[in-house]
Parts: sequence; structure tokens; C-alpha cells
Amino acid sequence: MRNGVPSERVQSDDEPERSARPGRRTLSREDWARAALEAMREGGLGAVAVEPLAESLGTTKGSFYWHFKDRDSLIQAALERWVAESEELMAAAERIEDPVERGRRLTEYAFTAPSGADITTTLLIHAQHPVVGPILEQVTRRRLEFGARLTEELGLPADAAYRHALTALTMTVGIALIRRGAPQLLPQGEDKDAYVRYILELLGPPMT
Amino acid sequence: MRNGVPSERVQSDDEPERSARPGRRTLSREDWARAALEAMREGGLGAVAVEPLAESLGTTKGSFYWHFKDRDSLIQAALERWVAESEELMAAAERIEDPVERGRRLTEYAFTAPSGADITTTLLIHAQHPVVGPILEQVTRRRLEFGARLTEELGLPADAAYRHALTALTMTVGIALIRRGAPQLLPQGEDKDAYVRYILELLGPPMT
DNA sequence: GAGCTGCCATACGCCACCGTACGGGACGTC
DNA sequence: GACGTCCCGTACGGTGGCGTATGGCAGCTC
Repeated sequence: MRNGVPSERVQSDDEPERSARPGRRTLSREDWARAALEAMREGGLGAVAVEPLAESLGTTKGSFYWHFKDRDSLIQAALERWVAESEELMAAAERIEDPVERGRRLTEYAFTAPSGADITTTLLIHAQHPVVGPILEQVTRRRLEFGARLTEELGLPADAAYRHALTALTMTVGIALIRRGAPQLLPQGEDKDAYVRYILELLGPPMT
Repeated sequence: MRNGVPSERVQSDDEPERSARPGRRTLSREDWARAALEAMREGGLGAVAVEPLAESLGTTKGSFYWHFKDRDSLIQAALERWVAESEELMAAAERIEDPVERGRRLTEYAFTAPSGADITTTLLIHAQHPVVGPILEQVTRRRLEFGARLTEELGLPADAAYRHALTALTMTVGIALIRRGAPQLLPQGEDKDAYVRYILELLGPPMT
């Protein structure tokens, strides 16, 4: 979903308008929310700043304050998109029949996805923010329950399943943070694959 | 004016002067560094801000810029204290004879210490900062080597030992972050003890 | 007791960002 | 072709932080 011109009409041909707003004349609330979420992935919550975002969208604050009450409501809108994405992801996982394969794929995804694919870590960092905190908790709780339920299907009792899901979350978050801040410390190249396998083995078969 | 009497002399008896500067007349560079490190533990790197810190020390920026060139050099000084603390901690651990006991104690400490005891997670968050990044990497690398060496003493080959140390770091960091941002998701009360035991078991006996 | 030095207070300019006020262009509608 | 609505540009004031300039007081030194 690149910024594919949501409600556009003509844009006869090429003029790229030299700004980050290809041929559009007006921006929608969703454009702002999308851009905010993107900025958040790349630069954290601090990058969700009205003026810089306006600049990168090739417009001004005037546009922003037309669509939004204030910065917090932009953050809210961006995070609502994220919530939807998260739900979608879980729904997609649900469509994988074999629970073992399902678990393997999810775990592998968590540890190999491009850094910035998921913003849980970023949000955890800013969980004190009044908008971020509640949404983060809600999403994370749902994910944990999802993971726990999935693990129960593998035959574990409920409490062990929750512990397992929590451990997977912890590892995911920890690795994401280290990858962000000190990637030199993580195994590189071929060692990396071995390390991922090691983690998958550590978390993968919850036969405890 | 009106604040805590900077140039006071006697302070006849015990009154703690209600400001953060009990009976002292002048502040030292070390006072600033100490306060900065403390602020960092509690409020992250952002809390290491000259004017607020001055306020909380009962003084003004004038003092600060007498002792330091700029904010970065304060951060540097604070982190140097942290480096020393870290070395000290490892030296203390070295004094525990039995390697098994040593490992157990270290691991337990890592997962039960009061939140904010170690600022690794905080620093990881701000690892892009030119002063933070290098120091963090240096300290973390030394800790990983320390942990790996310790694990080797338990009989593991070098690569497995490093992986183990890295995993312990990852878990520590992950838990610290979740504890900071969404502690409701972690087991509370009595479940908590069971969870800690679970983690210790997961990491503890590296018999792989 | 004059001066020198160490330490601090205060005021200032600068920057980045937030939010508001208000004006004005573009476009559909009649 | 006037008008209203939608959307945006721009200027302004406010906040919080950084760094600088400069003045001044306290104690010591002689």
C-alpha cells in the first residue's frame, strides 16, 4: 500500500509536483494518519511532529489543524490504523490450519521481519503517553491471548501457555531494541541464521 | 532569590535546608554528574536537562555552565559513573567462587532488581545519541563477554556461551521495557515468583 | 583592605515545536 | 457569475529547552 492516491480523479499524466504530494491537491485525514504511522515506524513518537510532517507532505500546518484537533488526535488516528493492522495479521494467521506450522511461521516472522515492521517496541518506550499507553496495552493483551490460545492448542495448560507467549513477546521486544540500538552486538551474517534457529528452538517447541 | 540560600555559611544545626543542596555552599562537577545519572534512571535521557536539573539542585544554569561545556559533556560524565558502577559490579561477582552460584545470583539479580537499577534499557532507547551509543556498546560488550566467560566455566563451548549471554541480555532488556511500559501484562504477586523461576530455569542451566 | 579567583544569578538570543487566527483560493451549486 | 464550503497558507504568540554574556558576591591571600 504505497501512497496510492486514495480518492483521486484525474492526474492526467506525469507532473510530479516536486513535493511529496504527487498530483493531489488536497489531503485527507487518512493521508495524515498514514504518514504519521510511517514516521513513527522510522523515527519513533517524536517524529510524529506536526510541522515536520507537514513539510514532508508538502503542505503546512493549516492542513493539519483542519483535519485534526491536535497532535494527540493524530497519534490516536495513526495508532488506530496500527490496531487494525494487528487484527488483520492475527486473522491471517488464524487461516493457517496446522497449529504447529502457524506457530512456527508467527515466531519466525517476529524475529526476521524488517526492523520497524512492528512498532510495539517503540510504543513500549512511550507508554507513558496518555494516548499510547491504553492502545498499546489493549493490542498487546490481545496478542498475548492469541499467542497463548495458540500454544494451548499445542497441548499446554493455560498458565504455561501464557508464560510462553509472554516470553516470546519479551524476546521479540528485547531483540528489536538491541537491533535498533546496538546491532553490532547481535550475530551477523551466517551466525545470524544460527542464532535465529537457536531462538526458535528455545521458544518453538513448548514441550515443558 | 528566595530559593535555598546559595551562599550561606553556617546552617547552625540540623535543618536539611529543604532544597536538594543540604548544607553545601557550592556544587561540584560530581554533584551534577550524580544528579544527572539519577535523573536518567528515573526519567530517561530527556530528564537530563540543564534547567530542570538546576532547579532540582536548587541552583541555576550559571552553575552548570561553569562546570561543564555543554549538555553532552554532562551526559558523558554521568555515563562514566555508570561505567565505573558496572565494572564494580562485575568485580564483585568475580569474587563469588562457585561459578554456578555466581551465575544464579547474577541472573536472579537481573530479573528482580528494582526497575531503574540499571539503565541499559534506557540507553538502548537513546543509542543514536553520539555520546550514549559508544559507551553503551562498550559496556554491553564487556558484560556479554563476562557472561559468556562465566558460562564457559560451566562447560559450554564459546559460541553457545555467547548465545546464552546474549539471550540473557535480551530477556533482561525485554522485561525491563515491559515493566516500564506495561507492567500490567507481567505476572503479579505470587504468579510473579513463579514467572521468575520459570525464566531462571529457561536461562539458568545452559545444558544445551 | 585590595585584589584575585571560584562559583553562581540573571538576562538574553536562538531554535523547534505547538496551537490559534484569519485570510484567501478552488470548486461545486444555483 | 455570485456564493458558500472545503481546504490550505501564513503570521502570530506561547513554551521549553540550549548556550552565552556579563555582573556580582564570598573567601582567601598578601
